[in-house]
Amino acid sequence: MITSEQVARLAGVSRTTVSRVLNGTGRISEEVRQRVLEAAATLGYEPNVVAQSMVRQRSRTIVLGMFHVEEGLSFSRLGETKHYFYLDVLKYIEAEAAEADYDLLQPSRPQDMTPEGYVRSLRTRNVAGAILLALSSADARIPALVQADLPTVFIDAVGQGRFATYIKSDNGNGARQVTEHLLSLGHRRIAFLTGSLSNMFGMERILGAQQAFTSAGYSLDPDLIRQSGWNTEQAYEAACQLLNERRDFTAIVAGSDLMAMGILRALREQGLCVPKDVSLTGFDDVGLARYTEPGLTTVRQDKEAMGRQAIQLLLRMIEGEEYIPPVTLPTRLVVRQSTGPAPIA
Amino acid sequence: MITSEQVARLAGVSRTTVSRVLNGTGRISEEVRQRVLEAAATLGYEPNVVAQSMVRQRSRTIVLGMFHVEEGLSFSRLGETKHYFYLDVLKYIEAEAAEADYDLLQPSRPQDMTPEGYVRSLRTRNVAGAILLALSSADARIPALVQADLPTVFIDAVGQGRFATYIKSDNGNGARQVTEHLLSLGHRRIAFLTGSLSNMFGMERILGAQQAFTSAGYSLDPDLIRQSGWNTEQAYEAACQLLNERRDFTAIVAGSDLMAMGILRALREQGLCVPKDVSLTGFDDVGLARYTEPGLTTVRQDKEAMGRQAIQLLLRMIEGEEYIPPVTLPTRLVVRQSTGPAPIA
DNA sequence: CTGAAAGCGCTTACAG
DNA sequence: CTGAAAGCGCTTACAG
Repeated sequence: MITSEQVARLAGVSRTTVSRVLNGTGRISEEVRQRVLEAAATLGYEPNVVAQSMVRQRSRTIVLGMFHVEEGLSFSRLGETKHYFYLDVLKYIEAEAAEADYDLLQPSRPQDMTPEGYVRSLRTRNVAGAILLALSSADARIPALVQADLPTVFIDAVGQGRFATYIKSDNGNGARQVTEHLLSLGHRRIAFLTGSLSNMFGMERILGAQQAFTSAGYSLDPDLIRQSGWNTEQAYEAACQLLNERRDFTAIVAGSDLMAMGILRALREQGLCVPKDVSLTGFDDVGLARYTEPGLTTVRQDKEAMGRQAIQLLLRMIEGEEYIPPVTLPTRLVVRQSTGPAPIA
Repeated sequence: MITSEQVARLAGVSRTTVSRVLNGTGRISEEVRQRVLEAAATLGYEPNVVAQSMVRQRSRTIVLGMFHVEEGLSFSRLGETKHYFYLDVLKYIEAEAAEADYDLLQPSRPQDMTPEGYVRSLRTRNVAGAILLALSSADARIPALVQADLPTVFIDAVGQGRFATYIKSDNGNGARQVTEHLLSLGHRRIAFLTGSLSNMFGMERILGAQQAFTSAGYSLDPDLIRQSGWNTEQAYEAACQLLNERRDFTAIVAGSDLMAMGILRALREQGLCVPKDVSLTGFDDVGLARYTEPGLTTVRQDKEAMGRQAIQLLLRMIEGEEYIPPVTLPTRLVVRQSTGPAPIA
């Protein structure tokens, strides 16, 4: 490995000068500057990132924390289709981090690690900040990170403090939009299959739907609200069960597009036609939503804004800004073919 | 931040001893060992990973290189459904790396970076090794990494050397299986919509199909082989175009499940019924394959083996093993409802 | 069994 | 404008 020592020797200057030239700090005579740059280029020198991290007590690294790991071994069982939406968000996180010249790190996390241990382990890695994706509200890392002075941005989880903020879609409004759409089509008995109510977005969506009902002067049958988990398979099973129990609803609002795909299959298996017999809606507007048969009416989340702004918020905190307010992104109703007029009773 | 200095002071020993106790190196009297452990626990001490990386000249970090970044800004346009398969693989990479106590790193990569610069940038990060996912055969990082003495495992790309090997599915055999399945159902004119032939797996699959044809005494019409890109949308468009040009085929072999979903839509829009009019097959067996209507006949890739063994191969190289031969994973034909007897001409 | 000292490759006061 | 020296937090010969 080429070191600054070698560059210094070739250029006939001190390591101090090499460092200054490469970092653009301090005044350097143009002639020396050129000599150093030339020497560095000749040797193919690149500063050792680890050494920089050591001396600066901070690296250009952002931790990416996800749902994956926390679930232990259970994830090897299911298709984990629930993560498809976040794959898109992740893409923009990566792009934005790359443009800001930050590495992304997924730290290994021993099973027995406490929330405090988690924060500590990030400290020992000298990371600049962390992005946490879609944690359950019960995740103990949230309060630990909010307490710590490590800049943190939560996506789809609430955590706010001096060095912590969050970004999410306007889930309540999205659910309201889609529910109003169904109400306007004449649907009154609508089933809600959500992944869970322990994620922020799960709860918000139900509340938004409820609000639409209330505003319209109707009420929502609590027995038509079901929590199944966010996977396609789980939604499929929950829909089968619901259909076995009762059939007095004319529409189903799924917690996500991927869940809707499982529900669609359950409806088909029961000989029910979408949207003639039952209308169906999704949430997210993943790329596949238009490829279902029929195309899925859904609520579009702005994945690009979510990913990019998460990084931008984090960078502002890294640069010292405190108490940044949370960001809520607007959603948009996308009407396709899976919703239609309620069948006449 | 708590340092080993503070632990040493509290335990009344030297930093050397603290280091030895925590790393389990050298002989230590039981009494001292206990004192150190206790002091470390009291202070909540955790060794600074960066300092360790600095002095050991190697960190417990594995680089994860993907297709994403190399594509510049183009990816913001499309749904990038093509990556869904690798999301599953990634999950197992993460799990296996976590179990081996390695961090995963996605380094930021400036646009203008040369392949040598890429390898150099990994060096300056003191990473232990790298996993590269599904690169195009033309990716210049492949030869650069094969040359370098940095342990590297390629997934779905060929790169082999002293410190480089690869793992992939038996794509040729998978394509052969699915083609034979169609031939046995009486199909003779089969269209092949592949993402591209510049990835190893794209080419292998076509060759496998060709082999099935030849073994059965038939031949494959080259004009029925189309390259569209791996996204659902691209496959949809290619299928539309193909259907406009000719309709003399009775089956379509898609390059992936996600491509098949786009093709399915194109067929439906033309009023063609699957499998009555046209049989359709996918590749990968992603979780969603069973949720299409009809369920998709496909070739299952062992995503868990792919992800886990990639890490295991890498760890062997990190531990010094050289010239590890590549691994080919068996595939399995999964017959669902999207394939049926060829219609009588 | 234990510790003082050197060193990993940088950056940054401090001095000139 | 430039450099010698200290220091970031560890580990590891070396010596005892």
